[in-house]
Parts: sequence; C-alpha cells; structure tokens
Amino acid sequence: MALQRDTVARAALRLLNEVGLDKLTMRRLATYLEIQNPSLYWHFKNKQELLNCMAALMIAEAFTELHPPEPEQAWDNWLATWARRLRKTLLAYRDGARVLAEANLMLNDFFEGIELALSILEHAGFDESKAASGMLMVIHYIMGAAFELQADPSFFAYRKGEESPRAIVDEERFPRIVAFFHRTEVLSSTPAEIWFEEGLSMLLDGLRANLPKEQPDSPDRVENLGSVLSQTHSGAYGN
Amino acid sequence: MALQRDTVARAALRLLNEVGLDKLTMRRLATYLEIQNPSLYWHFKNKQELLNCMAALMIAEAFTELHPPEPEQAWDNWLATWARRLRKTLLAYRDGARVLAEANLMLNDFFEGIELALSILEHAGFDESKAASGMLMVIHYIMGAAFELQADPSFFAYRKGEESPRAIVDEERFPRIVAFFHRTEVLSSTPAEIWFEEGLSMLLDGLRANLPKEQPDSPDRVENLGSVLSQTHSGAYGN
DNA sequence: ATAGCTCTCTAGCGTTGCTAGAGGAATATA
DNA sequence: TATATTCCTCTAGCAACGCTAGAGAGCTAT
Repeated sequence: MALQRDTVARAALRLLNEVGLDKLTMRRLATYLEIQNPSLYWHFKNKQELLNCMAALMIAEAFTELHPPEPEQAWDNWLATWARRLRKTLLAYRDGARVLAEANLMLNDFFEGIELALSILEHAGFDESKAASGMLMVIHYIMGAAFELQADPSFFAYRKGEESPRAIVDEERFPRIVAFFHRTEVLSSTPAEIWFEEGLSMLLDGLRANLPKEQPDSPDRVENLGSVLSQTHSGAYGN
Repeated sequence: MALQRDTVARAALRLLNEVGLDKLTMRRLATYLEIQNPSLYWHFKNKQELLNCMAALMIAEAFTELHPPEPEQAWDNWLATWARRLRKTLLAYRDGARVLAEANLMLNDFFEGIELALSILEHAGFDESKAASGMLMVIHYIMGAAFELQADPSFFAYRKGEESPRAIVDEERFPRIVAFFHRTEVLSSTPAEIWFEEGLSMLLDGLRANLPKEQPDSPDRVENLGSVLSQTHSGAYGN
C-alpha cells in the first residue's frame, strides 16, 4: 500500500474510462484503490485538484514526443498532425474534453505544445498575431468538436445502427440536416472522423489564405483524406 | 402562485446568471421561486429535463428573428452575423456554453437555425457536403471559444488588471505565449472579442477557399474588424 | 355535490464532497 | 535503544445534493 499522488491520478484516469466523469466520485475512486475515501484527501486537497492533475497527465501524453517538422514537411501538414494528436488524446479518455475544460489548465505541457506550434507557424512566415489567433482558432475547433462528440446523448453522436436522429428530426422541416446525416452514414462508419478532417482541412485553407506569400508557388497541401483516415482513428470513447 | 413550467425555466436562467451552473441546484431554484424543492419535480421529471428546457430557451433566443440575407448581403457576411449571434447568446448567460453542451440538444430551434444557414450556403454555391461540414466547423469553433472563455479560471480568460498569466507563465520557456497576451492586452480591453473575430475571419477565408468559383470576381469580404467590434460586445459573463 | 386535474406540501432515502482527529508504519535523529 | 517526525490510512460524521412517496389544497368540469 502507501500510494503516491501520481499513482492515484493515473488510477483515476483508468477509472474515468470505466465509469465516465459523472460517476467518477471520490468514494468510487477510493474503492477502486481499495482504500477508504478520506485517504484521498491526503493526496489531493479536493476533487478539483485531482481533475487538474488528471488533465495535466492527459496533456503531457498528447505532447510528449512532439517533434518539430521534418525538413521536407510543410507547416500545414505538421499542424494537422498536431491537431489530430490533441484530438486523439481528448478522445482517448471518456469525457476527456470535459475533464480538460473543467480543469484549471495552467498546464506547462500545454504551453509547451502551443509554444512549439507558434514557433513553427512563425517560421513558416506568419506574423506573430496571425500565428497566435490561428492557433487559438485551431484549439477552439478541436475542443468544440471533441466536446460535442463526447456529449451524451449528443445530436452529433449519431452512428449507424443506433436510434437515428432522422427518426426524430422532421425531414419536412429540416431536409438538409437529415440529408447530411444520411450522406455521412452511407459514406463511412466513422462520420465524426470525416467531419473533423473536413473541418480541419477548411481551417487550414483559412490559415493558408492568411500566410503572407513570399514565393509564387503555393506550399504543399495537406495529405488527402484517404491517407488521413488510415493513419488516425476514433478514440475508444469518441462515439 | 401556481407556477408554469415555462416560468420555472426562465427563472432558472435568471438564477443561472446569479450563481452559475455549479450552484444552480434544485433546492436553490426552489428557494428562489419561494416554493419547496420537491414541487419542482412536478414541472420537470429531473434536473436534466430542466437543463434541456433552459438550453431550448437560450437557442430560441439566438435564432428568433434570424432573417435570410438581404438581397445585397454576401453569404459570408450573413454567416458571420449568424456566428456572432450564437456566440453572443452563449455568452449572455453565465456558463451558457456548458448549459448547451450538457443539454440533450435535439432542439428544433437549433435545427431551424442550422437548416437556414445550410440553405444560404448552398444557395451561395457550396455543394451540400461542404455546406454541412462548414457549418459543423463554425459551430464547433463557436462552442470551443465560448467554452474556454467561460471556463473558470481559464487560461484564456485573462483580463487586464487581474492577476496576469504572464506572472505565472514562464517567459523564458514560452516567449510567444507571453507576447501574445501582452500584445492583445495593449490593443484592447476585450481581447476575447478580438480573438474570436480574427478566428472567425480566417474560418470564413477557409470556407471561401472551398467555394466553387463561378464568376471571376471575388465576393464581398466580411466587414472589417472596426465595424465588427462596434456592433458586438462581450456578454455580461463572457469574461 | 362530486370527481378530477393542477400544483404544492412534509418527510425522508441514498449519495456526494469534504473535515476532524485518531492512529499505524516507516524513517530520521538523539 | 529511545524518541521524534513524516507519510499515509483510518473511523466517524457533517451539510448539501437529486430525487421519491404520498398526502392534501385549490380550482374546474361534470
């Protein structure tokens, strides 16, 4: 016995994946660790501090082994990888986005990842201001997408085979929304993945449009959707 | 006495702005309405249903009196207005983004707003797929931005005069992040407003890049930042 | 008058985050 | 070897939470 703070936080992340954030109570975590619940308050002064610690572990996981781009790698390709990595981590934990959002995220590891990305963008030719607001845009997009995907039961969490929103959404009044779901359902078993990639692609187009041109030839485009989908996958709880 | 369901939900929204979502308990709401707490369960079968109802009221507020674009109004200008309207509503209520996220948002009013926007985009020349994923992108961006802005105490909620993240963030390790805050602080007292507009502008650039061209002359750009800021403002709790 | 509907009440259950304060076990110091 | 300190867990219990059971009170329709 005699647990360490770090051990407790990691166990909390495992338990999170089993029961979800709403049922992640101090008592349940204590039972999970085979101790009595007040013992947890020796390691964390309250539940908020535990959440912060869990969020820090998550972010660290996302950004460790984050390398600068390879010499031949374009900035937009690299940034897409950055975005997918953050998203993947959020989705790897049940309610991961909520955990991050509810944590007080003065997280050095988060800063580390953002700072590196900013330097890459500036090196690619963006001025400081565009780089910063561009990163903010990307982060907000990732958070919003992950959040909605993990919301339960979310409108956007529609998956083939489950009770379909189309059964509820009025096709007469909202033909385009119904068609949207139907289209994506037919195309793929992982619609959220496709939606994210399409949004990310447009987002990068927007960034590209704000890159002061120096040479007339446009930079390499991000890899196409097919290769993207083969190298990424939804997290275990991102449904 | 003898309250109505609608009256209760509206009171809950007012109370939300006073105490925040974490302290919006059924008991507190009952006290606020000068009734005993179990009476609330006649109007709503549980707290979740109350939250859904609150979210529905919020969304209705955002999208009522939402008009199609004027004849001379460009699609991107109209969509920017759409986005600002949704954002403004989320920020008008304390923890508004969280309320919407935690609600089961099968909200007809939300569908209404999205369906209209989809029709505008398709009319502007987007194909169905681009219009849909574009709207999804915009919505996720708005949600992510509002969420982070209302998170407490958020990294991004930095305001001039308060204890500055710069005092905590290590300038040696994260010079660009510190510079970003410093820059925005100097430029404006409402940095979140500016960040949102810059992100939105790039987002629209991204959409524009995905619009199949038909005529060589580019559509009108969205109005510039100055006029934007004069017509919008942060919500009372968006800080 | 009576029946039913709408809305509120008292009382209480089980669970939550958290605190107070008492040890037990290992380590460091005298 | 004896004592003190630190680390970690314990029992016991508080106030607040969401929610239920079940009894009316007041109004309307028959």
